[in-house]
Amino acid sequence: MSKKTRRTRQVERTPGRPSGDSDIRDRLLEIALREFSTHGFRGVSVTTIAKEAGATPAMIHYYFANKQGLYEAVLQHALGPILSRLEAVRSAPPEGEDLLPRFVRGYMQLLAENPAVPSLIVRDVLSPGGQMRETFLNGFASRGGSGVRDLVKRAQALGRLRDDLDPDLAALSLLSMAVFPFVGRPVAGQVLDYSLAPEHIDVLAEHTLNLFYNGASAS
Amino acid sequence: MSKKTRRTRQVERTPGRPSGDSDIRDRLLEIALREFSTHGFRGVSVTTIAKEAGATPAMIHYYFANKQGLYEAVLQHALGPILSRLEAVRSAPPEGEDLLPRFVRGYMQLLAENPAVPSLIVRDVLSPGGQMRETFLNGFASRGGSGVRDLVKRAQALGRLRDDLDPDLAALSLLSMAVFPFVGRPVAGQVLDYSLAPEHIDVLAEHTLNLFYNGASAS
DNA sequence: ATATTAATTAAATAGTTTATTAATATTGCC
DNA sequence: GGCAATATTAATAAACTATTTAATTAATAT
Repeated sequence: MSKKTRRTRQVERTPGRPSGDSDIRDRLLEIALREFSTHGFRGVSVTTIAKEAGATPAMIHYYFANKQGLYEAVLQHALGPILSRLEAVRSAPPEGEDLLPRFVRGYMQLLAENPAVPSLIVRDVLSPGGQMRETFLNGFASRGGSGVRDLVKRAQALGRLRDDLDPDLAALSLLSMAVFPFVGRPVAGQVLDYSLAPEHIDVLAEHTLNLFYNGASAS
Repeated sequence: MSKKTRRTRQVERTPGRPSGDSDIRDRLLEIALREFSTHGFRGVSVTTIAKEAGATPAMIHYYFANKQGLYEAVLQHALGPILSRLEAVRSAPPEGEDLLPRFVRGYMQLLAENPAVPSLIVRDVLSPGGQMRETFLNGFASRGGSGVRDLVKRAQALGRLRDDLDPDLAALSLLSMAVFPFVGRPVAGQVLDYSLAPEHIDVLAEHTLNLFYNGASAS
């Protein structure tokens, strides 16, 4: 009933520099990632983010100049490591090997370890007017998406995959199975029982590869 | 450079009841579906919707009382027919038949014919605070999602599907392949070549079923 | 010690946007 | 001709929101 009901961190700090080291900057980044990923850029106010992080809006301008600056910092903070690790997965030893399994495992592992990122991507890439749409498409999707199609073609050339499959459609299906469990979790997780915890993600990855290669038919 | 640059319909109507029949109500519903599905409820203003539909904000209150009323009307208008048709698909003759193919074909056909619906769902179900989250989960996902799992179990009992597959995971994979091409189109469609036009959707549906049942392995 | 720099809050500002309502005008119908 | 239906224009007003300024305290360097 009192006024201070919705407060998450009720530190009641007074003005002035606090003693000891501060982790407000990091907390702001974490909270902002969470909020932006669920409500989108326009859907969250700096006031909300600050309050949630146990700080004041002025801190956001102190550390990031403005809201846009905060957003860009969040992107870099969240996507940077992922992109470089993804690149490492792709530039693997290419000796006549079907690279799809390696790709799927690495990809799903990455998504599992960074649960807010899929939502952030959905928010900002799937909706027109999303900030990082081009950035994303250039630096990520082109490597992830057409990358998968190239890997499919290659596996076909190696005689590992059926030749009658359309590479685009096969890549689409594989990508769907790898990505949708994450972005669709709020709805799918409600009616289907599966875990996306990083320590269990190999179960899903192996299932996916098994299904993709062998199919579900009996006999 | 002039003020009236972004106008879509430049009818320049004058006040007063226009001659002939009016389709403004329908146009408002269509535009609102499009806008809500791409920007979410909070992301669109009634002014925008009205302008886009060639009308004024006051008309929205005339027909729907307020913004929330418009939203609910949109939901009913867009989802109602889908839900009933989906129910019809599910209550099909159950004579010892594997119903999965029928389900997948009907499901993808429905999504293809109503392109705004997947986005609307993504917007309002995937993000916390989405209006129709519970409504949707109760009336739709429970039938669609766990429905698929039940169909998988049944197909296993009939000896059509491998017994070693986890029904939840198999259902998840199938659902992923059926849904993701639609919701992920803005990103996937950029790098992979596939059509979601209703008249081509059977290509994708047959591919999906083929892959699901037979797998992608050569030999 | 003292001055300067860093980190923080409180409070004000100012700007935009937004949903909604009131008043008014034109057409259709009995 | 008059009431009901369908529009527009314009006003309201309320809520928010991003950002800035000033004040306050702690840390650090001199």
